[in-house]
Amino acid sequence: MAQDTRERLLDQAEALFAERGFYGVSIAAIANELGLTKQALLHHFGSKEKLYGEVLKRISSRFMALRELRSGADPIQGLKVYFLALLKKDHLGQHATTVLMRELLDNKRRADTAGTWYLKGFLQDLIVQVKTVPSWQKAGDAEALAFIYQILGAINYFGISQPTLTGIFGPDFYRRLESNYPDQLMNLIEAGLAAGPPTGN
Amino acid sequence: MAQDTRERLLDQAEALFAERGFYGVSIAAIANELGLTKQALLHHFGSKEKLYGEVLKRISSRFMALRELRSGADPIQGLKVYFLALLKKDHLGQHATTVLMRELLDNKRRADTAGTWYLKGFLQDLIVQVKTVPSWQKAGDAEALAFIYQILGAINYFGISQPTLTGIFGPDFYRRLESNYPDQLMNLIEAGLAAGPPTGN
DNA sequence: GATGTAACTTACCATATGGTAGGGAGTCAA
DNA sequence: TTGACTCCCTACCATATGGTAAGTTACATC
Repeated sequence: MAQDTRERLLDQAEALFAERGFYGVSIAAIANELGLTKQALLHHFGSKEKLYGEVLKRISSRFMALRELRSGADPIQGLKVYFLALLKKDHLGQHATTVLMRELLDNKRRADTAGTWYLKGFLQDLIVQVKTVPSWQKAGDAEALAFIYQILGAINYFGISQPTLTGIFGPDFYRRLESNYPDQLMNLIEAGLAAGPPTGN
Repeated sequence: MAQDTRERLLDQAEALFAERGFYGVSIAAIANELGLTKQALLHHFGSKEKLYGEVLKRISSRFMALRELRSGADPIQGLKVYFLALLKKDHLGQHATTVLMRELLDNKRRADTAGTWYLKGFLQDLIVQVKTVPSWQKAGDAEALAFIYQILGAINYFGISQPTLTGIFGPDFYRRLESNYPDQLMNLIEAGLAAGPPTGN
């Protein structure tokens, strides 16, 4: 199936871009992983940049789909479930957050050419959501985003550190850390949401 | 001066590695920036990997030097000053945290060859420091590190997002965000340190 | 059976890359 | 003056890279 190959190429590209970054992967490496030549890949995507764009678009839409996790629940509980899903990478795949983090690092240069802000809808949506929490209703967008960014940072920075932390402290210690990280993160979110924006103190 | 050239090469390498990542920069590009050929660079450092290692070593020692910021002050105040310095990149240079974040992303592969854990002393030191805070004295190392990682994440994730956030929300909004981020971060640190480890609740 | 099209392939190419070999200019000590 | 050493250069090389050109195969449609 053509669609199948395309999808498998995107999967493979996503994994390798996460692992090595845009410049660290050749399109030949991606295609070879599936027993294809790089020209098969170029046939489907035209160029490496376009392939990368498709990978980002797919990830972005998965992120947007995560919104449904919050529907119905009260704002605080909704946000907790949502952030927990980000931490656990539910419905996102193992590599999505890593690719996005690399994109944050790289897009300064690529911004002019790529131009699309894949995180835009995601962040705007979160701002709205935080401001539905009673204690945050008077907050400005900047205060809300600062809070969101603290949480996202706590989630994603930890998410990329597994190899390093395991290397430094050993696998046993890392397992302990990993098992108590969600709880401590939930505490952080709860405390931050309860406290409201800084000017409100 | 030889030492001078070496140092300037390291500066330039640090900036370019931060901007484009290890695979995104050629040694020729680094050397050309100073009007030298890549062979001059190879003369001083032997190989690209070794140059990269020296860059990391230099950054690591700058991080360790930051410890002196805390000396004398009480534990909580000391940690606040310390984390604030990380956020503002005092004494670290603009690119240090970015290079380290890229290293977190890349070292899974390079770990076998490079083998050195540049963050080790830094993190161990922070664990000790957090555990000198009264409410954290009974905490395990994993709980302390989880807390530290939340703060480091909040700092460093924000630190790499300036281009993206400016692109999405515009420069004015970003300036507002940047100006209130330190305060909100201090609130986060204070609250977390006051609350103590999760089991202590 | 002819035509078209999607999904690949092999051939090929210009360019960039990290690294080796060897030379030249300057400095410094004996 | 000679020898050794540092610093940096030109020349060169094998390899990898993204991309173009031109088939080939299979399959669907008329």
